[in-house]
Amino acid sequence: MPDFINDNHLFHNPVEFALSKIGGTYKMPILWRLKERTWRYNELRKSLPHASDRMLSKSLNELLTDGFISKAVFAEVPPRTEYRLTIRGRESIIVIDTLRSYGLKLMSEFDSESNAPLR
Amino acid sequence: MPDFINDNHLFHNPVEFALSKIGGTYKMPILWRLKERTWRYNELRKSLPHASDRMLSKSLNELLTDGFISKAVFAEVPPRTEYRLTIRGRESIIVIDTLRSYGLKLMSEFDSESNAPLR
DNA sequence: CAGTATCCCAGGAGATACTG
DNA sequence: CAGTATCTCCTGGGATACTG
Repeated sequence: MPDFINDNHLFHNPVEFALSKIGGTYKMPILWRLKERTWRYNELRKSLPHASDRMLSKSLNELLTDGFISKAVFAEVPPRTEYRLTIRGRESIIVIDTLRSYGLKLMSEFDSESNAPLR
Repeated sequence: MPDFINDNHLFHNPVEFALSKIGGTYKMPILWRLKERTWRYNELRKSLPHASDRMLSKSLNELLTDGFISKAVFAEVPPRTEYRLTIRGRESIIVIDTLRSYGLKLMSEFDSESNAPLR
């Protein structure tokens, strides 16, 4: 597996590259929410209460730059912005779904381990 | 999706939990290598030249603690240690494979984008 | 409403040295 | 051979304030 350079950064395997694009705390949660319909900025913010404006904005901008989502700005008062998945974003959903299901399985496993009978 | 507490740490979604267990720079590369057979410590080290002893050892210990791999120590001279996947580790391979294939796809996409014709 | 700008901190990861 | 112990560094992310 040869190394890979993108955007001036060096990656040693495909997983590392994939997670550089859709990893981090908020990108998959955002993509996952956009699965079915467009979302407005404040909707995302309310749905992701742990994300500060800074992190939400940063994550959205990177997903935009990398072509996973697109954004439509409507010149209304008050302003309205809608985010939606691009084709590339839609292609990421199956991967997120796999990780999500696996996470749920691990959660139930680790849950029963920690709740194991005391003897 | 309710929050989840494990090992005194708070997680907000299943993906976050899954990546807390098999994420980071070296865990998936290690699990992936153990897919077919047992590996010795120095084999892993040579195969992962970017991982320092500290990081390799730390990653292996966490994977051991979390039940993804097991270790057999042979009382020989020189000492021999063999790491192998547990059932839980084997179950992670399909997820890693998904992420890996997706990473390869993204790599080829971003590669052709950066090599796009100049007009 | 939909963001950006600053400042700050913790922890993941690197480098190096040492050991049963 | 198979690790652990220290020390340091960097960057992902948090908190807060401000704006078209």
